[in-house]
Amino acid sequence: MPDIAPYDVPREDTQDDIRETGAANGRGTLHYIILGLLGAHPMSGYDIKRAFDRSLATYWNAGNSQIYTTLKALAGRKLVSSETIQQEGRPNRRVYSLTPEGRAALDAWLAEPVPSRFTKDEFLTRLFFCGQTSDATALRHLEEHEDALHAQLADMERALSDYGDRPSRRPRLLEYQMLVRAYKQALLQADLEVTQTAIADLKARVR
Amino acid sequence: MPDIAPYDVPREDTQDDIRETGAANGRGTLHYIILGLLGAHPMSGYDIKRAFDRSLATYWNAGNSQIYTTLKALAGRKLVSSETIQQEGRPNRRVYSLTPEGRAALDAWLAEPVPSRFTKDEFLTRLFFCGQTSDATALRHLEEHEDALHAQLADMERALSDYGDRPSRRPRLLEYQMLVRAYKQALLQADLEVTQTAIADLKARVR
DNA sequence: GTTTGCATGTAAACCGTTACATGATTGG
DNA sequence: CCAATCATGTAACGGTTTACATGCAAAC
Repeated sequence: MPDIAPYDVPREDTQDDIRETGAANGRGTLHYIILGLLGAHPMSGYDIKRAFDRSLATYWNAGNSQIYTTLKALAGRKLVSSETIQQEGRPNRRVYSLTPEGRAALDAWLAEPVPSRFTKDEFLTRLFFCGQTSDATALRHLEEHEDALHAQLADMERALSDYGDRPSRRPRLLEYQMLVRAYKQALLQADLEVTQTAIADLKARVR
Repeated sequence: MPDIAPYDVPREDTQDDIRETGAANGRGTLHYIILGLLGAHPMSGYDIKRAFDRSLATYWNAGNSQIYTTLKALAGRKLVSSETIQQEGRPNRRVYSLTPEGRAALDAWLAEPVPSRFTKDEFLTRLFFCGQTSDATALRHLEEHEDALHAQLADMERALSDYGDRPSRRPRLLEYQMLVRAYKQALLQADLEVTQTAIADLKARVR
């Protein structure tokens, strides 16, 4: 059996009984993403949502409901602190900052290896079963996928010029964001090529 | 804002008030995967788990707990029926088959477009924040990713020869499974190349 | 005067994951 | 004798997603 998905399987005892104190025990990616965002500078829940939509949405996203509850949970664990900022003519902001403990938790997360769980792919899953429908339907799925990829690539292009190289203190932060963006763009491009090949093959086979 | 993740956003009223009778209303991919597997031939929960581990695990997976409860739910909705098969010297099997309603639900699912939700990518998410740690740490993440990709590619190679071209009635079923496999393999290959480029770039930059 | 932007949340449903539970048979 | 294979489940927890709720100000 492939070593990808250790579901249900009674895990053969791993030799890390070292068990961290409670911060870096495994799940809770969103917690760390928020710590990571606050690691750049203090932010409100609203700012965090904007950060998701502007720059993170391609890799991960979260709704307001999740963001606000997670911020409270983090505050409860003293990983972040907050202060209310009075405003005039618009709602007050509750601005969160990393505490030293929060910074430590973030550092630990950044250092630890990425857990390799399999990735869900709805498109390939659908295609997997297309032997039970017509080739025309399968072709439609492929073409819709192609369209979606074009749209995503266009979106990336736009985001790159919008947001591209503004000057910035802490340039390392930007650098890695750009690296990830370039990485994702290359993956989308490759996906597009594979899709187009598959479309051509299917068309040839059908004819 | 990108049109990827319609979280929380009060959805601008879509013009499909046609609302299916209850079968194809949106979520529940696992339900349809199971219908899809049963569409090939009747199977027990155990068989389904094996099908996941053998051929689907790269795109989707599920634990026994989820499989058995989902089978019951599908039976409750009359999309599948079951009969118990007595066996000697080993536990009895409860074998499920698609009902006509189940087939219809499956057909509807196969025809409908794949909902485009964003995909979570734990690796890129981690990398996104690596500006807050050392280049050495980022490099380690990239190299671990490279290793994981090598392992997955090797796994695919193995599965291809194991399972490669056995003869089969219903060859279309196999054909699409092979298409998906080839597709995934090409994506992994592309990912590998992008990773290796990124590693080389980082090393050059650091030196 | 309607939409967008700012700003913060609660409740409930749904899905995924881990852990637990049982028990016979076959092969090394 | 131990591990793996066959076979079916339950319970609990945690994370994700949808829907609901409110309200002021500025811009079109």
